[in-house]
Amino acid sequence: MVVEKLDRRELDDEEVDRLFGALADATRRDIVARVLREEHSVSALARRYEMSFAAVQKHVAVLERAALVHKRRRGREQMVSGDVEAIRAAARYLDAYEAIWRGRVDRIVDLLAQDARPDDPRDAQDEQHD
Amino acid sequence: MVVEKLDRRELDDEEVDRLFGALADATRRDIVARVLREEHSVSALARRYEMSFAAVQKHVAVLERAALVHKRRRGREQMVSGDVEAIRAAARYLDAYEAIWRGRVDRIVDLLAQDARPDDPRDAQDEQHD
DNA sequence: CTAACGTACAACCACATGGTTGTAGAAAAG
DNA sequence: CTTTTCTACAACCATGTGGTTGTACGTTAG
Repeated sequence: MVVEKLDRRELDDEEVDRLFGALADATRRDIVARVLREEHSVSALARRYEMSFAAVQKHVAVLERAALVHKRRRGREQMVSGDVEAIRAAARYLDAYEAIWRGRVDRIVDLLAQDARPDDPRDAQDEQHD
Repeated sequence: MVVEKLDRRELDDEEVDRLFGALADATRRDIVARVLREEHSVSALARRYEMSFAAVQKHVAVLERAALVHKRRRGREQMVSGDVEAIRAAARYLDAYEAIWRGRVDRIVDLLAQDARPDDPRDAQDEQHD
């Protein structure tokens, strides 16, 4: 089992703003989908959209500030790859809302503060009474 | 198991823009959390934030356009309640990215088009041009 | 009825966003 | 070396966003 480094610090408001804000654009979502598959240089990405290189560069910068992607130098290129951890952080946020909806109000803080991965011995006991 | 009405039409780009865009603001996320618990009038919500009634009203309108909340008249009040389906639609989107990351590229369309439940015959509608 | 409340909406402002073009530098190719 | 490629960034523009105040209108309370 691959136990990746799970830092699990939860995000503050501004980070969540940047995260969801970055996802609120179709071009950026498409870029995320691409670089989650494999890394691409910024110019390779730019070639695939009908906008200027600078515009794509800005989109990548927005994604980078949201921690959805990161860049790595390779010679004169800047290779962009997706970071699934940010995706998961957003997903945990949505899970927390789902939990609120289900009435599990008293568990919200836990859900936000801890992870929901299956190998966590913490979520074995699940109580959803009201 | 409660089998709710599962319409499961997937969202187009603009709807996803509005959805994530609406979530990219701390006040709006707080409103969502509140009205997922129980419905509140707009003025009751407005009383809880240090901004004008009109500002809160606008936030609610943004959430409404994103289908994250809906309003219902009760006398002279407008009762706002949260809609968990929009939350789930966003969560499915993130799940799709997670799936891409895991290399399950060929499963993306299914994940986007159907729910976690296996009994929906609906399909099609993808979001990215490759 | 009048007064108070809850809502809707328009006008306005400051600032962020998404796009453009242009300039400049660093690394690879010739 | 020179040229080309890839990147970075500044300046600019149009539009959107998040806030304000003010006005108007329907509904409930006295």
